[in-house]
Amino acid sequence: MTDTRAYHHGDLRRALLAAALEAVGEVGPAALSLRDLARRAGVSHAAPAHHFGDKAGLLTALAAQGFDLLAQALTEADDDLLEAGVAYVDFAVTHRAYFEVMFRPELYRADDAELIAARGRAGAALRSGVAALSGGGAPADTDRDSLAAWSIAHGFATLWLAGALPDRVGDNPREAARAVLRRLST
Amino acid sequence: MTDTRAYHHGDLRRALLAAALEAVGEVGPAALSLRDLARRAGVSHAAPAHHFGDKAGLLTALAAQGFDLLAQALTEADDDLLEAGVAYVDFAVTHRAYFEVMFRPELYRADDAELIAARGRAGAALRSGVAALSGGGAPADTDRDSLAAWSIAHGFATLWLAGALPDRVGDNPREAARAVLRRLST
DNA sequence: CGTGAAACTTGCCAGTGACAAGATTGCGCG
DNA sequence: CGCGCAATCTTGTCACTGGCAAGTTTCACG
Repeated sequence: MTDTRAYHHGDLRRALLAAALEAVGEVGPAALSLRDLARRAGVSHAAPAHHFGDKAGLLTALAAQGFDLLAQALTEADDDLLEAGVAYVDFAVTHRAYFEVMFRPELYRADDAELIAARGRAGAALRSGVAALSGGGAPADTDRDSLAAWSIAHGFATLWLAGALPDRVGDNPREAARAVLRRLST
Repeated sequence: MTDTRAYHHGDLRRALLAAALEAVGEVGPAALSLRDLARRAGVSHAAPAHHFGDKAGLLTALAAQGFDLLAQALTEADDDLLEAGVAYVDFAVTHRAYFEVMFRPELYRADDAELIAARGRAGAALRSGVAALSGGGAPADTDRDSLAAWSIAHGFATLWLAGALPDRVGDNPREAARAVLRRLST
């Protein structure tokens, strides 16, 4: 598994990000320990600092990766707004660790160039789905509609992840999300 | 301000919660330091443990307080679903520290009895607003509608707090929320 | 081959949460 | 009135964390 050569790990940056993803899934993004990541990767406790500077740097890289994955997921369901919303919720549940980092900007460098670019790609994918549906409406309407669509999908995803939803919604996030999101497009 | 008598502070529990609220507003719920709270209250570093057990215990108390405040805010706008949604967003922005703790169950004891009761009161206030509006519809519709209303309000609030919304939404959360929430009740 | 930079290590410091044991205080009960 | 006991708070300690500094190993490139 860990093909660790002594010194010059070779792919430490990627290994640390993978370990971080795993650790975030286990203990949440706030309780992440750089020293734990170093142990998982089989390197010394100060090695992560060399690649990411500090904890915020590492989480910045993770968030940027996450936004790119989200953009990709949204693009694939681009033609259908409802399906894009379902894809959004599905992403949050399936890639929970990414999602939890992405929307906790106090944990990373929100002004990082790469992150901003990735976030922009995800936002564009979202907006293009709304624009396709609302057709030739005024831009202001598209703005408001995409905000509403984003809000309801994001809200449902967040509540789902927080375990705040009542039991009766079931255990299938895609299905439950579809029922709720449909309320918007009537 | 801090009317500290030596030993037997008299109101340490309340003082610590107030300090915690302030600290969470400054550094977020995850970076909260019990020792810092103790310093703010003018007591020793181990005093908080006596009242709350550990950090999770303190955040549990804070979350329970928050859910009660939210229930109160929602009840006051009970007759109008749109206004209840606006009140929800307004609560999140105005009582940001509470809100941020309430929906991070990994930081506190989600099985605490007092917390569950408070959360139940908030949920009931939310559902009663939806039921009042949807009139005599089937219960399943009310369920789905309240989920949708909760999702869109919660999503907008969360995105607002995360600073994820584009600049063009302006700086007035109530107004911006109203425009978005209206999309649901057409 | 050899030199300078990149990658990684070791060692350290201040800060944190949790626990244990002791000091102080006030309250109920005789 | 006073005495014992429990609640409250303190002091001391331990393992752990993030970040910094300085040293060591390896690689890339001339």
